[in-house]
Amino acid sequence: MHTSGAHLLAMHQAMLGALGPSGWWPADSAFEVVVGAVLTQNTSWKNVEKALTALNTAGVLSGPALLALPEEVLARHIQPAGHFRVKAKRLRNLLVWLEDRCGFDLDQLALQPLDTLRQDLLTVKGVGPETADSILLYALGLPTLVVDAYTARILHRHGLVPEDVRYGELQEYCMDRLPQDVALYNEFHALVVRVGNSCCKKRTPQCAGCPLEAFL
DNA sequence: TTCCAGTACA
DNA sequence: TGTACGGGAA
Repeated sequence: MHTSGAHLLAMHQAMLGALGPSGWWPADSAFEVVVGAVLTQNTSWKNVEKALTALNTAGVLSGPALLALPEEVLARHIQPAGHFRVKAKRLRNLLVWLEDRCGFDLDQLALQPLDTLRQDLLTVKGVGPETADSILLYALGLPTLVVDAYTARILHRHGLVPEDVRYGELQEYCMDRLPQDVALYNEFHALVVRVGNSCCKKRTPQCAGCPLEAFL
């Protein structure tokens, strides 16, 4: 029986009621979501915004333009996002994949079955499960849930999962207990990140006034 | 000065 | 299983 099923959905509703809709992903286009998904690896969104702005200002925020850049020039543009040399490689890997699979036509990509598309995405060096799911959900609108360090920390502190839970197990835990709904998956992860940043901080949790305080 | 957040590879 | 990759903000 799933008492914790109602629990996780109730947590979602509590976060939504307290914080309001998030309007994620914060990007102007699906392509920008893809770029942002790589840039935000292990990095706060604040720094990613600086990098995206730099790419926009340089007029290279498109697949062909980014692929035409020498890797070191690309790296310099995305420098504010950190890990910029490795991310320049990862971004190029993903751009090559996108060009090959769909010629940068993301709508066409979204026509493929979710499972095979996800497996295919994971073959790209630099695209792990979180980046893949971010692209699938936020750029392509496909029904997969993004989980991350915030999700693990919040659910662990509420006694729902082990501290060192693996990505796949955490994702399965959540998806088993939430309605299969793209809009809900979209909002759930956005709310988790907001709560993780503002209340459920790693070192100094601010439980007083947290939307999830009643669930402790 | 310390803290934070994914992925690949040894 | 541990380490490299790097920045911006507390």
